[in-house]
Amino acid sequence: MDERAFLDDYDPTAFKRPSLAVDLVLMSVIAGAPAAVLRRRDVHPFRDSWTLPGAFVGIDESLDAAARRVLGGKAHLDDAYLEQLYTFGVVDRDPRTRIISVAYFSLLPADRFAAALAGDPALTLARLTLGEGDEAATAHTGNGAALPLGFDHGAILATALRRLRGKLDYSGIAFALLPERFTLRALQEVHEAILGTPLNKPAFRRRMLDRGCLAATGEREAGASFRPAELYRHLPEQGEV
Amino acid sequence: MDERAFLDDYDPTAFKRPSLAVDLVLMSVIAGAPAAVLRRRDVHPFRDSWTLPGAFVGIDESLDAAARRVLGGKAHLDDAYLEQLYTFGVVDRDPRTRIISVAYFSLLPADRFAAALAGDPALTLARLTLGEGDEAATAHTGNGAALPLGFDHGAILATALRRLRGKLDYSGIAFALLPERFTLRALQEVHEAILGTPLNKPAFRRRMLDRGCLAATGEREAGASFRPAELYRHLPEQGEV
DNA sequence: CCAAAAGTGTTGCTACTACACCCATGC
DNA sequence: GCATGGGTGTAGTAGCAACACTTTTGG
Repeated sequence: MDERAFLDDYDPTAFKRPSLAVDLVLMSVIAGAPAAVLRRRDVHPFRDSWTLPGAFVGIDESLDAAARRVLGGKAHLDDAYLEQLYTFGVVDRDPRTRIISVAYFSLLPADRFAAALAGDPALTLARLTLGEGDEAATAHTGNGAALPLGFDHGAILATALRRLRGKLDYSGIAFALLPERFTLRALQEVHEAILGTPLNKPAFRRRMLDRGCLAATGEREAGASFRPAELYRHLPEQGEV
Repeated sequence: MDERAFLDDYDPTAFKRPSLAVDLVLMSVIAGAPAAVLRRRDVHPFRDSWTLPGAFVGIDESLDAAARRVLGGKAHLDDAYLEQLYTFGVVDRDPRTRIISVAYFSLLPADRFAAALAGDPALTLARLTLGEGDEAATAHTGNGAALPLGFDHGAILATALRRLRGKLDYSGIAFALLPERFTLRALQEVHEAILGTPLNKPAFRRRMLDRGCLAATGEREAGASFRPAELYRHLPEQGEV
């Protein structure tokens, strides 16, 4: 009865089905700390708490497409890095009804969605913190005020932060948080913000350059008060996604 | 309209909802190769193809509980390693109706479910192969005959194999494929089967012992024709899951 | 004693870190 | 020229891979 064969005898209308949603963790790095886009709820439950942008999955829409739709709703962010994160399916995670949520996470440089945020006062880019063994992340405004999180979205944010940290040094994921041309210092600041620790400058430079995934452009940083740094590009190269 | 706020205005009965299932990749290592439990379908579609064990998610059942239920249906395997793998949600992945599947993957020593397999002729433990850039894994019997895979289960198996390989050397996942006490040679054979490459014996020994996650038991392997090897136990230790 | 496998010593390589230093630019 | 940050040289260290070697057991 429990097996896949069971699916064939199953009448799809016979039993109650859970609802299926996608939630989007749209992350960035701002002021040396990881951050994510949150929306302030104006209705119960969790009224005045902050939650991830999300949507129900259409009957003729793939999960990836639903996540892109949520992302696209924010602005013209079609080229953003996007990957599936985890599926949250505890029974009482939503007090209204049974909703399973497939969480996606997306990365963009902070300036790419500044306009979208400014256009909607219910949206904010919240700083995130996550302790070593913590179940859930916490969110704060730029001046340190705590932002209460609704549903299990603190746990979703924790999963996203851990994934980001875990993939940081083998996956080129950091480049999704930078403009097309960037200095090595900017790249190092992104790494430091995500890991939460300072890194040794020369060691970091060498490690990155020896990897072979960077190309010098010959151009220089503009507007520097002192010696301008060289701008690099990211080379996707061998078998990367 | 696309946002989380939308969820509140949403009438759960107004639109068609996808069905939600879990599929289980129950993996093991047998005869030096990775393997997974498959079931032969006796109905259309994909009649006589092989698919992963699965079940629909109950309305009052968490995803993890549904996966445990599928696992438990096989035998008394309640203590098996189990983790969520990925959620597959392409629109036409099932030709009958829209079904989203949350895939789980589980690990057990092969001898632990020999009895369960023998009790059901539609179940088999299939050898798996997966090329470097392949979209899908392929399944074979012990004597090399190909087993056709139904639905997108080849892609699910590919994801499971890659996850297994990726987590192998930092996560103690290999110990879930061994009995409680095991020799270093047995551990090495598990690693070699998963990676598909031979490993240097002394290097492997040292690497494992230096990690500090093994404890010598003082006991010796029984029934060896030559010098019996020492039996080790796995120490879960610092912050492992 | 011999075959076979367990287990160890030694070497060298590679990746990475740390520290010190030199270089280039704007004021 | 001098402050500031960009960029480089030179070790030293940890982890790991390869090879040769010794040890232990059953027959």
